[in-house]
This record gives sequence, structure tokens and C-alpha cells, in this order.
Amino acid sequence: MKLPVDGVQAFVQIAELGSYRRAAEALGLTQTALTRRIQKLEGFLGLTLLDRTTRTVRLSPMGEEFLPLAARLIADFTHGIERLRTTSRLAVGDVTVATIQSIAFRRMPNVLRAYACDYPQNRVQILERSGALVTEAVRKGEADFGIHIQQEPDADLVEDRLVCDPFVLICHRGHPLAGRGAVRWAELGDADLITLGGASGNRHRVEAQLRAAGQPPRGRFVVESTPTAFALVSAGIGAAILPAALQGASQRDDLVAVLLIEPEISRTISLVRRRNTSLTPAAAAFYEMLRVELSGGFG
Amino acid sequence: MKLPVDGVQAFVQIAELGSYRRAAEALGLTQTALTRRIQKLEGFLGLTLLDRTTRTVRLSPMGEEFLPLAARLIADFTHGIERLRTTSRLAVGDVTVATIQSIAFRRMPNVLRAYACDYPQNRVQILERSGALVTEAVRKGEADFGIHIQQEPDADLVEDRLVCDPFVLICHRGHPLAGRGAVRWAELGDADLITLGGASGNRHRVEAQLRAAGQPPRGRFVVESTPTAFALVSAGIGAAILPAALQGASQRDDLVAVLLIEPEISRTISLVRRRNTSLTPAAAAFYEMLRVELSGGFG
DNA sequence: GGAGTTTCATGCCAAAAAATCATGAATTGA
DNA sequence: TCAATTCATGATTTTTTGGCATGAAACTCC
Repeated sequence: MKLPVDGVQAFVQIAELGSYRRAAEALGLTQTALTRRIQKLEGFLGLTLLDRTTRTVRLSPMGEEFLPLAARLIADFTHGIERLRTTSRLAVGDVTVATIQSIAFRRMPNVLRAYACDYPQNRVQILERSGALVTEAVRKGEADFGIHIQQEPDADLVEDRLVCDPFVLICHRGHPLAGRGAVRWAELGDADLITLGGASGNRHRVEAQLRAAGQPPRGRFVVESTPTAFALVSAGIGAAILPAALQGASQRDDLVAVLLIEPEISRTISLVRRRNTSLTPAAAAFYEMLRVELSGGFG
Repeated sequence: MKLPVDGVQAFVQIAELGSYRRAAEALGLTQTALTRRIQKLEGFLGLTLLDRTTRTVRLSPMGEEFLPLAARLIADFTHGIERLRTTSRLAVGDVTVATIQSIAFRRMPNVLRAYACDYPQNRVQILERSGALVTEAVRKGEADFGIHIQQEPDADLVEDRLVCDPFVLICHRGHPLAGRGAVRWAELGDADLITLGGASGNRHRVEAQLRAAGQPPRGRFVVESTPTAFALVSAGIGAAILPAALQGASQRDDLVAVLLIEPEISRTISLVRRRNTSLTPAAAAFYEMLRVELSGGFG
């Protein structure tokens, strides 16, 4: 069963304009086409909707009765479809992103500013999650997509690798290592090190690396949050080992970052979203902006 | 701009059945056709509605959002169209007929009974109007159509001549003229005549005819209503000159009708409806039944 | 883990539907 | 009465749609 929408649309237009010719013009068709549409519709319905002579067009009683409904059906449909197209074209809608803190701190603000400029009516909600909780939020659909440290592949998720975020040594301008282009892990023995604590994957990797370099992680400062680490460094307590992405989180210009090498270890920042689920236009636009912006690497 | 109804319909069906194949079956199409429809719809909208692998189909976020609306749009349209078709096929609806009394009395009941049998859910309203008021009711749209005595042609109305309704002499079984097959107007001089009064066209025609036959209408009985006339005749007061159509209005079997001739004058009973306006299916059905039934003539 | 089955997508073609052009018929109005 | 306007119709072209055969991916069942 095929719905005679064209016919109904033609009927409404003709009824409203009182003329085949004008309706045809309004619809961008020929008058002939409308004649055929109406004939087909009336044939399908088995009744007369328009009483027409060669000169005039008027609604039949049934047409009179049907017109309000018909007009509403067409209007509803048109508006519904049109709203969808607008949503698509302008990428209207809300976006929810789950992200690890480092990105939220450092790079997100720029992207958010640009996105707000391009899509002023869209709201963006940022879920700050640590570690595996990003993928969790994405998997559960709480977030449209996420930004996190790449982990082992997940059957339900698909990742877009963006950039490697190497670990760096953040030290005070006056620190002995501050002038170096890079520092070997093995050279860290002399420094008072500050590391991030908590259950984060970062801590484990850093401690593992220190052990491997023959630098047992004893007597170091372990802090809970990035701002604290910066504050300690700034106060000259020691140097901090952090992902480069966090570097800009401090507003301080008395700090210097030095790349840690031999080996250079890094986290891979990835965009992650559900496999087999497309993003909404609004989310897709934001996703794309993030991808482009974050591909620039960390300098 | 062409509304993508097919696509939306396909989308709804697929979403509800969770499968192209099953949806195709339900719609009486091949799976290929649905694939094409969805592709076209998504292209038109500029977004993804269904996330599909070769094996599974699921709603995308936008699809999820659109489905309720889409389903309602399709359902509304389908129901609206379906109701119209039913109205047409079963001629559902109310009918209003304006008619002169004689028809309402004599022939209408049979037709009404038959119509009520064929279209039990339809209500029929009978407007009893005298003379020109029938056409008035039809012209104003108060009645779908009318039954009346044919008059001069009217530009706004179109008539279907049904049957001639000759004037007859209604007399008591024992009346001297009761046995005759026909009676000349000129022979009425001896009889005590009863005629219908009021402003009806009948009265004028009868009196004109009597005058023409050299029978001035003096000292006759003039009554206001048909039943009274019958009662007088039945009581032996005299004979009544009435249209044959009224004959059966009495339930009496002691009365006899004799055709009046030389000349035989008659009223032409017509169905009348607005020109350039089609009848509703319900009215058309009733109109047709009346036409057939009343073409039988008056016996 | 491999074979078979199921499911959606695609290339190509046929069928069907829709639109158009040219023209006709009826009505209006100068 | 003539010109102009308006809707209908027949023939034709264009566009759209559906279908078949086939492919690729993924699930199931030994």
C-alpha cells in the first residue's frame, strides 16, 4: 500500500490557492501534473475532492471535510522533515563528551570556544572522568564520544588515535636540568621527583619506568592533583614527571618542560566512540573539530 | 520539494521490526527496495538514521530521536487516508434531504428502510419543505439534495426528472365517479370538490384548471392538510383533487383514485442538487436509491 | 575453527510512475 | 464575437523505483 502523499499535497495546495495553475506554480510543477495527481488521488479514495469546471475549482463536500486534516498532515510531515534537515545541516543539538582531565584542562577550551562560535545554540557537556571511566561513559551512552588514553582494543568501541603525549619533566626555570633539550630517565637519580598519585595508569607507568632505570621510587613526593604538583615545582621543591598534555594546565611561566628519553614513553590520546553507532550531527561536528585541533600534537 | 514518505515509512517499519528483511516482507517489497529507500532518505536528510552492519540494524541517536515522530506521522497519514477510503467505499456519513411532503409521506419510508438496511450507521435527516423552500434548502447547502416539483431551470441547480405525478380525483368507494377509469375536468361540475388550500402551487394549478373547464371554484371545501382532505372524502362529504403521489398517504381502503384528464395535468417530481457540487458518498448512495425507486411511477 | 546460513549492500537492468508538451474544450470578459 | 484563461487529455519522454543476481560480513552450529 502506497501512501498518496503527492496527491494530498497537491490537493491542499490547490484548495488553498483555489487554482490548479497557481498551485502548480507554487509547487514548481506543471498544471498537468496536478491534474494527474488529483485524478489519481480521487481514484484511490473513490470520491471527489474537488469540483472543477474548465474555469473554476471548488471543494466538494468531502473535500471540505478533508481539507483541514489534509493540511495538517502535510504541514506536520513537512515540518518534521524540515526540522531534521536543519538539525543535520546546522548540526543542531546537544553534545556530551567524556574526557580525561588533561585534555579538559589544556586543549578543550580552545576547541570549545571555536565550537561555540560555529554552533552558538548547541550546548556541550563535559564529563571529566579518569582512566577507564571515559570508555565506560561512552559505552553506556552517557557520552556521545570520549577522549582518553588508548587502551587495549574493545569490541564495542572504535578509536581514533590522535597524538602521542610523551612524559616530560616539569621543573623550575632555575632547575639544573631546565636548560636541557631532553633528559634520560637514568639521569633522574639526583632530582627530587614529584609524581601524581592515585589509581591513575600514569603513576604505574612512571614508577615502572623509574624502577627500570634503576631509580627506585622511594622518598619522592606523591601528590593527588596536577595543580599541587605545579605548585610544588614552582616552590622549588623538586621536578614533576607528567604527561606533556598537562603542561599548559598551569598558568605559570616559571616552569619548563623537558622531554624524558631513553626510552621516550608516552600515552596515546584517542578519540573513542561506540562502534556501529553514528554520531549525531552536532557531536560529529565537535568530534571533527577535536580531531583536527588535537592532531597538532603537544608543543 | 518532494516529501520522502516512502523512506520514512520504510524507516518506521524497519525500526519496529528491527530488520530490513522482515520490514520488506511486511511492506510487500524486497529488501533491496528498502535499502534504496533508506539510502535516499538519509541522503535527503543528511544524517544517519539506522546504524547497520551486514548483520544487524540499530537506530542511530538521530534515528532514536526521530522514530516516535516518524511513526506518528505515518500512522496519522495512514489512518486519515484509510478513513476517507472507508467513507467512500461504505458511503459512511450523514445525509440531509429536503423534500416536499407528498414524497415524504408516500415513497420515502420504503427507501429509508432499504437505505437503513444497506448503510446502518448513516443518519438521514428529512427536511420537509413546501414548494420553493426545497430548492432554497438545497441552494443554501442545508440539504445534500432535494425532492420537489420541477420548476423553471435554475443556473445553480441541476435536476433529475423522475416521474410525472398526475392529479387525480380521490373519492369514496361509493362515489358515482369511483368506477370510472378517468374523469374529464369538465365533468366535475356535479361533484362536491375538496381542494388543498394554503399557498401551495398545487392550489393555483387546480383552480386554474377548474376555471378553464368552466367550473368556477366556488362553494368548494378547501382544507389545509392532506389528512383532513382524506377524512372528508372518507366521510362522504365530497371528492378531493390531489396529486396521485399523495394517494397512499391515507391508510384507508375505502378511497379510490380516478385520473383526471382532458387535459391530464401533472407535476414532475425531480431530484435536485447543486450544480458543480458533487454529493458525498453517503448522499450519492441515497440519491441513487431514490432515483431508482421513484422512477417506478405512481400506481 | 570452518562450512553453511543469514543479512544488508551494490551493479545492472527492467518496469512503472510521473512529468511534460502540444492540444482541446469550456467559460469568461472586453 | 474574439481573445484569453483555465482545466483535461493523448502521446511521449524523463525520472524514479523495484528486482535479480551477486557480494561481503557476521553469526551459528557442529
